[in-house]
Amino acid sequence: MFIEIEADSTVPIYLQLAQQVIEGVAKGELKPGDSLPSVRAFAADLGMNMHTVNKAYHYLEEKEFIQIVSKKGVFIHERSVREATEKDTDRLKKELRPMISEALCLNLSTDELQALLNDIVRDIKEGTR
Amino acid sequence: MFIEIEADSTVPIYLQLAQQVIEGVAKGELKPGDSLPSVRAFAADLGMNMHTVNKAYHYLEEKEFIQIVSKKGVFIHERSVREATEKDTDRLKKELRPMISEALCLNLSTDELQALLNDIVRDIKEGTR
DNA sequence: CTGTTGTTCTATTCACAGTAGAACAGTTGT
DNA sequence: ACAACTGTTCTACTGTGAATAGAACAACAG
Repeated sequence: MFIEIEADSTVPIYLQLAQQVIEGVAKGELKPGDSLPSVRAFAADLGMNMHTVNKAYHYLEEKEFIQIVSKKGVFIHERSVREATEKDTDRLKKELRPMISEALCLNLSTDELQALLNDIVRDIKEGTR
Repeated sequence: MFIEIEADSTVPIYLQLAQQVIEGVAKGELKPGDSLPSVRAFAADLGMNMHTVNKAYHYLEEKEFIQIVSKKGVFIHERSVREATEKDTDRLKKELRPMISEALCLNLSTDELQALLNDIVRDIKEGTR
């Protein structure tokens, strides 16, 4: 699990961490049942505070990507990869909408948008950064 | 120009406002040269502070969607709809990546992703909310 | 018993969001 | 010339979230 944090990003570092764990799940690098480092170990490894890692973990738990077992450890959720509900897709649509609007202003055709999308999927699965 | 602000959203209201102006450009409702309300009039109309509208305007100006002419007014930028540069697409890719990761965890195929994308484009152009 | 686990508590610093009111310097219409 | 309006700038305040810090607790594993 390779994590890269951009300190100067507008995205909070706890969110960056969570997003990269999700990406690890998406590319199959992290499988259900796998354990994640303890909040203290991960924090020391990444050079950040214990509470920041804890915040990322609870964010991931709320999204059902991991399972936090008190006093034992943190594990990838059994249903980390699951079927999308209508609520899931609605939320995705809402979050994607502003970016798609911008893309349309940039004169991107639906074909070009789909190509862009395929590029991203490839980047994620191949681990390109 | 119909604007809807969600007060309880995690998205700052100045950003919500800016995003909906961009959407207006995307759907062709706002065309280059069109004028936008004054910061005071818009603020009164939306029930928010003048400075908040001003913040949204400057955000849009930085992104080259509008042009602020001091002491005169605010207008849709001549190049509000323009060709995407590589920098533009790279930024888009970076912003889309976390959401695509989540989509992959939800077992969405690339076909389903493209369908989702087409849905959003349709919603924007038809004005569905 | 020792070390590690996640949890909880208080505390502080910093930045951003949002509101508020006032004043300024140009522009526009009458 | 005057009044109304434009975006700009300034100070000021409140509230919230991000991030760090240190300490203590209870449960588990060796």
